Amino acid sequence: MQLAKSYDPNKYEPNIYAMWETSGAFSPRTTGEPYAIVMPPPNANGNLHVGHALMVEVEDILVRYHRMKGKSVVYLPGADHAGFETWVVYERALREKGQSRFDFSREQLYSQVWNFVDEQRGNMELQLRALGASADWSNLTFTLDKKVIDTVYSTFKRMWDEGLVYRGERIVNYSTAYQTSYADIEVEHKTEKGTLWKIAYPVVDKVGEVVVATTRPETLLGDTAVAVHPDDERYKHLIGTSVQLPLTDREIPVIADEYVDPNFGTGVVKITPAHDPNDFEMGNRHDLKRIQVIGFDGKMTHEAGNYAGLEVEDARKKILAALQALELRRGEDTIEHSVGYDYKSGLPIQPLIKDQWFVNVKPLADRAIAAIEAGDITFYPESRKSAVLQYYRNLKDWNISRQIPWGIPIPAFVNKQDPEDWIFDTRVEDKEIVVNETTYVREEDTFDTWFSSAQWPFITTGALTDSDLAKFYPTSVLETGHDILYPWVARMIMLGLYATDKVPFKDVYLHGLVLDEHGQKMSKSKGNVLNPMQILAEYGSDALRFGLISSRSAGQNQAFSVSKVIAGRNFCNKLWNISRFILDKLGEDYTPGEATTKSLADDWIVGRLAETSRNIEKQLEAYRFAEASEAMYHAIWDDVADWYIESSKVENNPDMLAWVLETALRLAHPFAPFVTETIWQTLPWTDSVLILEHWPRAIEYDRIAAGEYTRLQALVTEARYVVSELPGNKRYPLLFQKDTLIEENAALIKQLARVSEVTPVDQARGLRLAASGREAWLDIDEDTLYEHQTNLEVRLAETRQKKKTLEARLANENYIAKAPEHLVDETRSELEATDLLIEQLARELDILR
RNA sequence: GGGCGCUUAGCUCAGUUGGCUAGAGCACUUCGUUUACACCGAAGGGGUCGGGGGUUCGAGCCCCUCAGCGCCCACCA
Repeated sequence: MQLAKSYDPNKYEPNIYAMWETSGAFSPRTTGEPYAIVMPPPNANGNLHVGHALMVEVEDILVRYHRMKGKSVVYLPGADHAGFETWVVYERALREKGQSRFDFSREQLYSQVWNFVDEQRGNMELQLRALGASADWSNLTFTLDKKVIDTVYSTFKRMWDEGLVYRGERIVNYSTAYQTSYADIEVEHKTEKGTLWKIAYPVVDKVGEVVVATTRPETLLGDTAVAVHPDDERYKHLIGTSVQLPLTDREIPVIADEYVDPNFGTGVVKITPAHDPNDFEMGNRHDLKRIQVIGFDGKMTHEAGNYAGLEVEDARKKILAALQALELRRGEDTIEHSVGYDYKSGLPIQPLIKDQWFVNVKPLADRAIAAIEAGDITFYPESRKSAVLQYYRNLKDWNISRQIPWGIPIPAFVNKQDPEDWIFDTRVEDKEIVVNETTYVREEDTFDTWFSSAQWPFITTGALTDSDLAKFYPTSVLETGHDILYPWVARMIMLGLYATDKVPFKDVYLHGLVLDEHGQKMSKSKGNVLNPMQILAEYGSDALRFGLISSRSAGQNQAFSVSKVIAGRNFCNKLWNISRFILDKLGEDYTPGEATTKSLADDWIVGRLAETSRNIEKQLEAYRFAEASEAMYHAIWDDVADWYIESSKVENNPDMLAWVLETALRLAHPFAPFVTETIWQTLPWTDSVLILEHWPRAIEYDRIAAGEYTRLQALVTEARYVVSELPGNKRYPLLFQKDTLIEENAALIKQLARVSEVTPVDQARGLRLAASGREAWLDIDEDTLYEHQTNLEVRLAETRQKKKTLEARLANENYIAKAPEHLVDETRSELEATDLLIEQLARELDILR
């Protein structure tokens, strides 16, 4: 088959992918050690972004490599219903139609969103295919599949029975924009400047006042106490008395609590148990009333009296004005404090009291800590290990209730007569059920998406069932973005250990963010978002893969670089042309014989490729993708193309050429799957598919011969250098004396060094090729030689400088005594070589003078 | 308040337990159409590794310190 002059990825990629898919290559082998990666499921109805592309490329390199190493490999794809994310998009669409979630029942909303997601589904999966993901599509899991829900329910039931989930009234992080609560981790804290207002509360029955300091004066209406430190001499006499709550007719007690910091503000804190987590707890300690003055809609409630119905911000202004009018304001300070924001709407999070389902995380976190400390999981980069341990140690109970319909319903029902009597039941499609003649009403909340995601590895592998995939749990490595270490990875470890008694994965590899070309975070509002599909269309899937993984280390954010993609595109073309050359040489009818080395170049290239293969193995075992791909790139471009192919033009060994081509394709396949498979399919002598082929195997070679070849390379390089420094564009004869290496490889040298001839002489003349240490000269006429004199002088000076450095090092007694022996030896032999070179260069200059 | 990361060539970045002349891609300069490839070949220029100090025979790498940039965690009103 005649290959086109350059590689056109778009022409081949879709067919190649289809061929892999139909060949069954994505299903695990029945033999071999299991190797599994579970793909972090992309949003089912979204498009992939560059971060997904990086994720897939990294995972697919591992998967393809281990598949070629003969393991039984499965790469399990998934699609995420993306509970809250999708809900936000859907609710926006509803609003645009002038509708609201409250116009529909939970069932209606659920099915509407289902249809909404279904319309867009498949897009994301096509994009994963375009990226070359060698995933087992027959085992794709959607996060709302029955098996997911069943497993989540049984985990929840077990946790309920064991007291690890409980229902409780707590202060939760509430998004008034989306009318749902969040987990702690979904709150975005920002440090900002705020005002600390000082407000006087008159003391009842006595003369005087106490001054409280607050950043949220609007919550004053919900105060049910003021608190001071028990040892604070300034206020000791007031403990147990009452103060008049301004703007209301309520009197509230002055209480003492250790929590109060006497040095902050005025040393007096207003206590609003319904709107602050600390106040809530203090309220519990002192049995205080809770008055909710801010509603779930973000407006002041009827408890706020005259201020009812106002937005929080407006209420604040009016209250401050009213206090001013009453002359109760005692100044204000500017302070830096942390404010929690809704990560979706950007509005402040309201701490509000709500009955929710919580996971008691302490026992789960303790097990995770123990497993990680025991080394059951290795983190890449390593620094995330201590970060995640610290996270577990500070973790508080996890609110898993969400007030959105798009998600897995919480399988719980409450006794119609008794709000304390909750039962577990999975009949969530029924609004009411009757058990033992008692009517129970269902919970309307759904699970936090992360509660089910946390169970993903053992759900997708069916680890708790008799699934064929169960042997793949624990999975080999979990690869994902470092931004979801806490919300996802940390929780998978906890629930994995809980449900299966095993860690869910042995390694965690975290990739950094892909930034734009200038190192800025990509965002829609900045308009700097790169679409991976567009890059792929322009340069090819392999080029994108190369661009994404090169010069990238674990956990580090890095700018996306088109120049790296271009390098990848060029590399694919190089590989293509190497193949074109070799296949043309071999001809259509070629059938391979055993590849044996017949020339120095053969021995050398076999050695180089063996070394490269070992190097790539080593790098990939350590998740050093950039180093691995760089080793592959240079072995193929520099060693195979620039040296071996050039050498083969004078020393033809077809079986060796075929072997080198095959080996290059095998080495490159994990990094450039499409182009390598496309070429493999044109090999006339095999019907196999490269994706299922084995990783390169070493063949015999002569190390001494390989070493001789590197000596020839040195001679060739020097000859090229010298000629390039000379004026004009002429070819010179290369002369040599009593040098069998040159004699036996004259044709090769002539080809590589681009000299006009290689001739033995009795009497040397011209310019000595001194650096390579051979008895070789370039036959350059005297006039040209004189022009070259300056070059020689420069080189001589440089070499003398180097000699000085080496001598100084050897003169240092401590160096001789303490440095490893091989280094000292190397320095000595280097000095000898330098001496020789100086002598030779000096002689050359003498001749010219 | 606690923790983490970054600062290396014009740009974007690698650099493993400290070890020979600090690397890559792109960009740049010169030359080149030769049995595949101009998405190419040959040769080359470009870095006091953020500043200062220390440890060491030896530091981009380890320690201290200063400066700048970025991120994460945290209920001080």
